[in-house]
Amino acid sequence: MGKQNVPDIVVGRLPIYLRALNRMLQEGQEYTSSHELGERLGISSAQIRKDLSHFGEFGKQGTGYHIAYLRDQLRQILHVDREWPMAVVGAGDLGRAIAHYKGFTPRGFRVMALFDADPARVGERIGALRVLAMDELEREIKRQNIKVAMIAVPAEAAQEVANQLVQAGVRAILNYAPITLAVPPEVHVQYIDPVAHLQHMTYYLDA
Amino acid sequence: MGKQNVPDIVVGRLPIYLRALNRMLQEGQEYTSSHELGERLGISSAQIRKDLSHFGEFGKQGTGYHIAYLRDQLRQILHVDREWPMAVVGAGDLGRAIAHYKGFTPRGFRVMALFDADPARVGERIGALRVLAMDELEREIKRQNIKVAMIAVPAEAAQEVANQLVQAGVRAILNYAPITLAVPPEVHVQYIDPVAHLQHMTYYLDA
DNA sequence: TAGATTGTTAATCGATTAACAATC
DNA sequence: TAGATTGTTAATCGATTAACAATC
Repeated sequence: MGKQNVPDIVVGRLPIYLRALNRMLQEGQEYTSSHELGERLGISSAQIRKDLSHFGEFGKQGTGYHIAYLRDQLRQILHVDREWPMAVVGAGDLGRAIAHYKGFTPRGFRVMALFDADPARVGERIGALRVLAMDELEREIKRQNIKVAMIAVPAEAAQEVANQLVQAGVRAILNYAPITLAVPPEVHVQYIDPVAHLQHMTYYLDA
Repeated sequence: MGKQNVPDIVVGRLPIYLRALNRMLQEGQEYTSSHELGERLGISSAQIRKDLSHFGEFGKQGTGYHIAYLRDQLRQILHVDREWPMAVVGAGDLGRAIAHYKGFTPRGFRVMALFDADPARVGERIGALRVLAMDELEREIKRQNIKVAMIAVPAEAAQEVANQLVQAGVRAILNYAPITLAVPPEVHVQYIDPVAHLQHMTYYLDA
């Protein structure tokens, strides 16, 4: 098996599986099946088995999957069997919420640097971090060898921030600004636009 | 034409198109083409034309699309040619950031109610809103005829909150808690899990 | 053993792309 | 008119599902 040529859409489902497995573990469960997992996630059992088969054989006929084992395998596959230091750009309401969020560390990430363009915010303490100025971004990101960043600035500023992050060596960007970013092909970008999700749903609501 | 049987994946791209068109308008542009739009979004021009063709004919051969016109059409199609009142459950860091966010109203939404289970938070003023208790949820949502809600509570509480929202008549839920919700088929749910996006990207980063 | 469930193959289904006549 | 670009059809591509032998 191995990882070559796994469809991106399959990779995107692995974190969902991982999330569900962790939850099952919390609930004290030891084994699960593709059927049960699928039921829980609204995904067909065939799809789950097919997805996992890209990476190896993790189950046993008759008994299904040992949850803790499969969880560990998925962590390795997704490279979250470690802790990725992250940078956050933008110390407004969203940036603050991100900096305070307790949910990153249990899942492989930790905010290690926080930047803002507003001099009034620079130096401010947010959680365990101090807000740094934008002209410290490249040095600090290189110093900590940060490869993952989140953008939480207004849409107008996002592209320029992305440029600086890429320049500093960041390879994965989670962008909260409602704008599509242009980045070199070796840099990964994912988008979070709550309003886009809302609009997707209102399409189906009665006019 | 018409809206019957449009693939959900197509509907999901319309907000992205709408977002880009608004941006182009802001930049003072009057016309665009499927080619230009696709370039900007990293989508093929054929796909954009095909997507739009599900809903009607909005362009002109030779000149492309009048941006303001197409924007208005997409707004109508997505039902965001109005303002949807929204409820937010959870007044922690994330709920606060949501309540403060200025980006909803220009795109068809407005937070009109904010709830929290913690008595210490009830009554607190956040932006223009006052935090309400959970036992006021159903009455308030019905009173304001709210159909759209966002969940910003810990994973453990999310399913129960979803149940209450559904009970109150909510038809669309944007869930920030990292857990898959079980809801009746007539209720729409979208998920925002930043960590899942991050894990999706670290898969591609060097081990 | 009998029952359950995997991993995988083949069939189906659906989405994307290429190509082009129509036409502004 | 010549050039550009649409909307649509047909071809291609890829993802999902059904089915089942293998086996715990």
